Amino acid sequence: MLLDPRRVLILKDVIEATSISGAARVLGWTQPAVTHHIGALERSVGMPLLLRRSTGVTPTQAGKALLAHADAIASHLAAAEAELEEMRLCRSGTVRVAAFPSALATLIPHAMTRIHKDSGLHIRLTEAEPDEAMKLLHDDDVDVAIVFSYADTQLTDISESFDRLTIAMDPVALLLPPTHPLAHKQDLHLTDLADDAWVAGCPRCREHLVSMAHRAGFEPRIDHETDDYVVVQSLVSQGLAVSVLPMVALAAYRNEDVVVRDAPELTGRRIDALFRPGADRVPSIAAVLGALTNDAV
Amino acid sequence: MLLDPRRVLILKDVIEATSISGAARVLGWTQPAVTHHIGALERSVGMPLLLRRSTGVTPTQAGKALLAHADAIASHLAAAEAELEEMRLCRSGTVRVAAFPSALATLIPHAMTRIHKDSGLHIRLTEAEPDEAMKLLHDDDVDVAIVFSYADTQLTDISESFDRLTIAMDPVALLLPPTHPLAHKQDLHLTDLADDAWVAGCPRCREHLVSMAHRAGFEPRIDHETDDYVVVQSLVSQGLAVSVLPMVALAAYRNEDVVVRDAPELTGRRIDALFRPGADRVPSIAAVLGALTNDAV
DNA sequence: AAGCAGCATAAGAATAGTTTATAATACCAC
DNA sequence: GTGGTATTATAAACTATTCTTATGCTGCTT
Repeated sequence: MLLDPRRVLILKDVIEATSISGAARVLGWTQPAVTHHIGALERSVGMPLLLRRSTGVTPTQAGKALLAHADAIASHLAAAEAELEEMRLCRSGTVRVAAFPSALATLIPHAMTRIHKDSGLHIRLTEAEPDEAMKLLHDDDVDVAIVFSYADTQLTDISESFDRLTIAMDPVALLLPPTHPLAHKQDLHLTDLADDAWVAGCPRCREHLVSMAHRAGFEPRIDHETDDYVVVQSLVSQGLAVSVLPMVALAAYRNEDVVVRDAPELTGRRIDALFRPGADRVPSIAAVLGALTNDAV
Repeated sequence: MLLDPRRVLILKDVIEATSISGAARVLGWTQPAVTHHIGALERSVGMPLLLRRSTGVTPTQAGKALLAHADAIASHLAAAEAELEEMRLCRSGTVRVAAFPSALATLIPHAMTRIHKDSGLHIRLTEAEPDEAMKLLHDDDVDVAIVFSYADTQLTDISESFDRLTIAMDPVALLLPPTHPLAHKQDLHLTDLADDAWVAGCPRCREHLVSMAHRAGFEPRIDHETDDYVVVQSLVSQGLAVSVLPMVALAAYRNEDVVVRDAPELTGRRIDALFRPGADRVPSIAAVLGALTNDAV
């Protein structure tokens, strides 16, 4: 026996209408169409589900038993439809986002207030550096990974398997101690700091620093290493080193005892939202991506 | 939005197989067929339910939500199939039977032991005289009505709207007190009792008695009236009257102080099982009808 | 007794569904 | 990297299903 669920639902309509032709009217069909479906259903179960009178039909015991299940199925379908409609309109749903710390402190809060204003979406945040964020994305632990990348430093191969939406370009600035002799020099260049001690960030940021220095023509002496942008500024403010930090990190936290300068040799980083291919067609994820891109810092 | 339940179930197969082509293999279809169904389902809900990778698919949040309902629907369908199969094989199910008292005491118990031997059917009995039994049948309070009828006394019109299966012919016998002068007369005729006092049964039985007497050429003097066949025999045994009773009533209870005689003018009654048209195609009802007809007293 | 409302059936038309064939893409092993 | 094998998507043709139209029959109702 193999029940066709559509016919089970038609049976429900028929029993509720107490007649085949009544159900046909409800369904906007002709009577023979419904008769045919009921007949096929009865053939598949091997016994009558309805007793026919010229005044209409009454269900047999089997018909009543099937009706009970039909009711349950109908309400599951209705519930599913309602639930999906809520999701489609972003009145419910959860989007899981992984982001690196300074983005979490700046981009994300702005986007979230926007999202909460015009949707009922629930956002789950996870702090993760780009590599880890991509792993989370790959493992379906997260729907959106906010990552950064430097033009001269490729992201891991894995990033190629995702779709990408660029959220912002994040310029990088020089950090000098206020006591540094060149702190306020006009027309500052990177080479002016070729002999200074440097503090570098995460491996990728360190690589970027080295790469910029090479292009400027020197090998930076990296004495300290930390990916904590508060620590970086603290070290610089104490006069222990110079450094570079992206503006987003500076927007997240700014130590007033640090001098922030620009230099022509500095290249910035790009902040991307990564997502599984096609995920941007999911309304909730699209809403998050939209809120992120309209929200330049 | 209008979810096609079959496609919802296909989605379930796809998610469980973790790929569209895997589901196609399970279903014995080709991959484009399944792709088409999923596409139609997604179009109907207005958002992706699956994210496609070249290694297979993963459900979106909407897909997971729909999957949960699909599971529920699938198990309802499976439960319905199992339940109906039990009913088809008469391993479960209830048949409601109405019958007049003497049938309840004789025909029915025999049929029930037979039914219980080779099925799991549950029988619900209701005692009812023919007219009442037909009303119960009409109101769908009962599935089978066991009624009797005399050739000279039609049943109510309502009986025409039912299907009929004759269970047995039930001859009628004369009852005389042992002390009656004609109790052991050879070649007894109805007219021999034209001057006796009679006790009649139910209205229909009284009518039948009168009708038989008329045909024999006299008007019976009916002094007593009761449809209780124990009471009838008691009155007769005390010598207060003569009477007639069907053999089935005598099989149900036999007062040994009553003489049972035949007479050529006596006509019997027919015992029928009535049921709503088509109901004999319901396995459980067919089983009951079968047990009743194979079970002549 | 006629008219109305119900169900069943047959045959044709319209729609859905399925397959075959093909392409594009990603992953894996050599 | 390069071929082999997995995946999904799409188009086109074919098949099957499903719905309608047309008809007949039955029973109820006026």
